[in-house]
Amino acid sequence: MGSPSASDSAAQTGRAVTLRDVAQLAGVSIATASKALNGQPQVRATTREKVVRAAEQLSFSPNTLAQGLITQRSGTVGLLTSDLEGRFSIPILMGAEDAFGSDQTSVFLCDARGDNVRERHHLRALLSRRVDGLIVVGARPDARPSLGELPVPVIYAYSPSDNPADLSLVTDNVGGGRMAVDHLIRHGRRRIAHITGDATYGAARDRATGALDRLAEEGLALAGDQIWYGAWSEAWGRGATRMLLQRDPGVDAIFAGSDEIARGVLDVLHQEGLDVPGKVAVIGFDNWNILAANARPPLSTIDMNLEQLGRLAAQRLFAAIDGELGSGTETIPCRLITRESTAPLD
Amino acid sequence: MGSPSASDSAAQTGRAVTLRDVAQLAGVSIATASKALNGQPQVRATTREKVVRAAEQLSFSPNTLAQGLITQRSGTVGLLTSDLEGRFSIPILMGAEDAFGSDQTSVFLCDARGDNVRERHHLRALLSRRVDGLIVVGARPDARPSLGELPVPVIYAYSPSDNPADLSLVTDNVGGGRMAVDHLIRHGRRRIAHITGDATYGAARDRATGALDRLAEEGLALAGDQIWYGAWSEAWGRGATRMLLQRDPGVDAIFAGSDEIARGVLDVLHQEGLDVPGKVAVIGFDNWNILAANARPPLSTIDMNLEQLGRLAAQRLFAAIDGELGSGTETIPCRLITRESTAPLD
DNA sequence: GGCGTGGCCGAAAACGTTTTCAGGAACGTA
DNA sequence: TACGTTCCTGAAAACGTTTTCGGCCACGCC
Repeated sequence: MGSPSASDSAAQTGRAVTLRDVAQLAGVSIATASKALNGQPQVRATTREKVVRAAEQLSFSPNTLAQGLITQRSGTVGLLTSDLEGRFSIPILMGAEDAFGSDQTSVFLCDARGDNVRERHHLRALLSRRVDGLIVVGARPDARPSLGELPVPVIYAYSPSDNPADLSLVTDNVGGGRMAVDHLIRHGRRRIAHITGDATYGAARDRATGALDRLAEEGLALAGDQIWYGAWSEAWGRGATRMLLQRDPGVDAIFAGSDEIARGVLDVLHQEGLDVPGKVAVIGFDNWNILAANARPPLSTIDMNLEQLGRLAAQRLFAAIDGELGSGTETIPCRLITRESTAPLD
Repeated sequence: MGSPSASDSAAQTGRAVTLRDVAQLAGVSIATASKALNGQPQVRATTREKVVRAAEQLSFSPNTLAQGLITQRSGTVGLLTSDLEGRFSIPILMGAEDAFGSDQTSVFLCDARGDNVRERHHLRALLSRRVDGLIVVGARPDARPSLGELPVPVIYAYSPSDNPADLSLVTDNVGGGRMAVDHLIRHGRRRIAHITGDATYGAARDRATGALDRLAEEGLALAGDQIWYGAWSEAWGRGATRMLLQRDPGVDAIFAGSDEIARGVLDVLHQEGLDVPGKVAVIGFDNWNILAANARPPLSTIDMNLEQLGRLAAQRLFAAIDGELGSGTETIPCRLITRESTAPLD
């Protein structure tokens, strides 16, 4: 073993230990040390052993900045989100973080707070940090402005880009709506109503479209004779349900456009003494656990598989980083979560 | 203006534009270009102008990796969280991101999923990226193992470190409990009960302590003769309320240990036909908007100021990066949010 | 013994910056 | 004219790696 003075000098000065220290301790050149640690073949086994041991002894970890400088690859990606507080960004972000985490990629988190200039600002910073790619996570499933031509690949998640030349990953809201109604029909419900949120949201319209499609296939009319568009809130769920019951007291199932709305629906049904699911079945959307699982009774709902969407975005980005980036919009299917609010009608 | 061939060569090859290109276009040396852009005084005004113009024309942005390599400062910090899904990490994370965002610091997000080896793994990665500092965000307000001696400053947020030599920032749960009960007392309530979550959580015990302290000051006994420890769920809120009403039907206020529990409490009070707040006042904890603001009636609650905690953590980290790192535990006060569930008793 | 051949190793260039330091130009003064 | 001063500029080193390429050595073969 070489002179320990090398290791000591690094440790004593508080200076970070560098490849030079490792090489010195192992008694080889810097070049050889590098090759040994990177598994290059042109280094003798015993030499490699020496170097590895030295590196461990000094608990050496290579300076990624220097590596990135020379390899032209930083091993980082940017996650540009519009609203962190939004409950949709988080699962996507988790999925992405998860997919990267296994690899040697680190994630820069940037929240633009829905502000356009802040977004440009963050974008600039990320580019000057030489990220290898970018995932842009929107706040709602409507198209957002493209970032335009960039030196690195970009994936749009949840909110698609308005430029079809970009690659976007979105949830299948139409399919989700269809899935919810299909589930109700299979459980023997025939008089199905739909209470949902703000009609300016593509999500609301798409889910309604899916629901109506499935009803039409079955030759069923919408209970209550209309789609109840309103707000994404419990209060609207309560209000709409009262109106609905007045117009069509015989309704036997309600598809709510979100779990939040569904909670309001449940509340009024209880007040009116209508048993759920005995008399009326209720299904929500989002699978927002805190609301759905704790409801009385626990709420069946549609899960958008957001975490999977995030993971997929990460994978697509990986593929794009070396290779060509695809384009167009990829749609991720929803998943039915059955709980107690939708038992079969007997 | 110099020959435009420099700019073209960079643009055409797809190579990122570098300081060398800027210097060439401006007709100066790299050194001068650097000084001009960094506002160093020893460069003539007209020269600086030339360089700045060239940089704009090429839309130059300096390679942060190279800068970091030489200045020994990467301009990045790591945010090591234990559970992203946890509703407590997010606001803290937002606050921190916010505080950094203004400056030229970028944030690495790492979620350890509560897994210890994943945490070590992420830590290693962050250090090899030469982050300038670290914020560790816990999942619950009980002490967690210290990361030990590291080459960069570390701030523990929400979960304090078990090593008092580290600097930790936590919420004032005792104060929060006191604040809740104080509010009820000021509104004329005398028979106050406390339903809360898992007693193994320091948060539950601390809030109870604060509540009892304030009651004692007023010479009041706890309604229901006990603290109702249980689970952090709506179901427990419902169950405990039923038992409480049986034991002490005259209760005129309930302090719930979380908004989730409070929702369960409200539910049963409605069932029993007890008016809120006319007959019984209810106050929650967490100010989890989706639950509190949408409750019927909207729920008064205690806000832990988590976003501010995050911002503060970022500021403390900044201070620590150049200068000495403090130690001990700093406590951030809570904030009362009054809504309709706690009107004065008349 | 001369000569390829293959296996290992190290010197040096490169990545894109910042910073130090030497020196040139212009100018005023003796 | 010689000289000190004040400004400004650029050459070069440095940061910590990776990678290319030339060279050394031992070995086997004719």
